[in-house]
Amino acid sequence: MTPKVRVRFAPSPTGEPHLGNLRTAVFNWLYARSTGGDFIVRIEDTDQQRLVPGAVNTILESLHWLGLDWDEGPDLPTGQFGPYYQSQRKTLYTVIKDLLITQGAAYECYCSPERLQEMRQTQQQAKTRVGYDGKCRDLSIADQEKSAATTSPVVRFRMPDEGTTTCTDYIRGDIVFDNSLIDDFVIMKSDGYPTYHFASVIDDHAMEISHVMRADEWLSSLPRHVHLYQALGYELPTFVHLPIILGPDRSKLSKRHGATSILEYKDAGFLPDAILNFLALLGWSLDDSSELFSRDQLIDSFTIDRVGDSAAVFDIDKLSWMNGVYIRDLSNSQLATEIEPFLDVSADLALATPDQPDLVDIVPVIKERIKTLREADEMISFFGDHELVYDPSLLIPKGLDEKHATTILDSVYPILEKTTDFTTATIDTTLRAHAIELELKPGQVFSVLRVALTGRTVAPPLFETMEILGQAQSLKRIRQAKTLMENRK
RNA sequence: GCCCGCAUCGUCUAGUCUGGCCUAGGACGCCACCCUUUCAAGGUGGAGAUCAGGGGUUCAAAUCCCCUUGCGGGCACCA
Repeated sequence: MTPKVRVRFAPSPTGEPHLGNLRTAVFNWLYARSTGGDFIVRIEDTDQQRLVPGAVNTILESLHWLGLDWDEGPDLPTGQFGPYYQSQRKTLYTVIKDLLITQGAAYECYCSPERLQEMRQTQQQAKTRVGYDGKCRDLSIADQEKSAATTSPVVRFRMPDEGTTTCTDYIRGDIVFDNSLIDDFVIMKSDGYPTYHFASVIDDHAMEISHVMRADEWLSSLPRHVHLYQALGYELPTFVHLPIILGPDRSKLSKRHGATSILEYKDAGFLPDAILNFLALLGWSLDDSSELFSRDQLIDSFTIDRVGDSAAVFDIDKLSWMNGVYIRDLSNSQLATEIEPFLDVSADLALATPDQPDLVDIVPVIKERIKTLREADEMISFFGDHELVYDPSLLIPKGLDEKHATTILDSVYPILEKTTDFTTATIDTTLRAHAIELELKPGQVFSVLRVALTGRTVAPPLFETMEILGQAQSLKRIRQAKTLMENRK
């Protein structure tokens, strides 16, 4: 019987998780959900210096927003595998560290940071291997006691000096590392906290993680981990090193590339389902043509076998397109609900008076015109019951003059006033007929009215807009347009 | 500098493991046309990749092997 799939997302609370971090979470989550396994969130807070207050909440909030749920994690009842903060598991690490020291697999090192720095510098200049030189490897008990009186040591893992280590990665296959090139790395810092290498190996084993899926940048420390597993007598999990996500300049995604925190994308008006879909496609594909996947389809079709092996550049244009697809896929009421938090310029719309248009009625005319929720606000601001501010010269379309514009506004007014059935279809036929009477192209008449009704030359369809605005408001705006024309100059 | 990884249209990718169906497919973006009251959306078509370069192996290579180059990552008492 194959052991249950248990995967984990193990961020360190040092800031807001970015797209790359979340993509790792997505793959882990997808794998857990598609195999009926467990998805675990573990907080790697062993670096006391870099802790950022509130980061854990931001991480959890990001996961939650993306719709990734976890079976075990810092905010859930601990159970047999907890706690899920590494800072709360210090005793475990300490006990195991002592064990390794007793076995001779690890040793205390009293070298000062200054000495280490110097050592590295010298090595760099001499162009030799850079790494710990093993000074404290075989200190006598007497020497240790002497040093212990003045400094608290770190603990280093004793790496073999020769031979090779063959590591197996699910995606890349076997990779051979030369042991002599890997130094005795620190597993316990002088403040009593473990390093990543040590804590993650212990926890992955203790939490019965079956697949360690993490970013590519960990690949080079894999041999250290393998040796740790061996020294500890642990069975190796399956390692899956995921290709990383690059910025447009092909360097590792970072703040320099603008928005990186997933929550910034939320604020920019992206839908979580769109982001999830997009993130899944960064490094994974099903076949040569599928790219729109619902959450369930993603879960159904995800396999590690189809994860790619090269880094991917994050393309905001494609994300925007995909977000547009998801927006158009929403029902009117769903879209209205999604848009509402983004309305501020046209706050007067939200506080609509009874005869003001309802957001749900407006939504269909902007649905296929927005790529993000945030764009909606600007696009619908003219629906509010306020006087439109615009340059009256916009009322004069290309090829026509001021007289035409005035004629159009003057003649259309009584016609619309008389219209009893103020709906899109009726307005359409009425105005078309009127254009013929005026011996003008319908488009010319419409563009004058478009500006009068919306204050802009680019807007949602005219007749729908008029119907939503209502007869009274539409007439009022034509009157305002006439006034503006008169006061021109 | 050393080590590891990666390498198909500008970008995401299919195809690589199991050579021939690939005169390399799809998508985003771009261009044109159609639809059309503007803008979108939609439809149709197009430009865009000598499969990083060079050597092999083979009847046949994007696919297998070697080298080179480029890019990325690592070489912390950071994760």
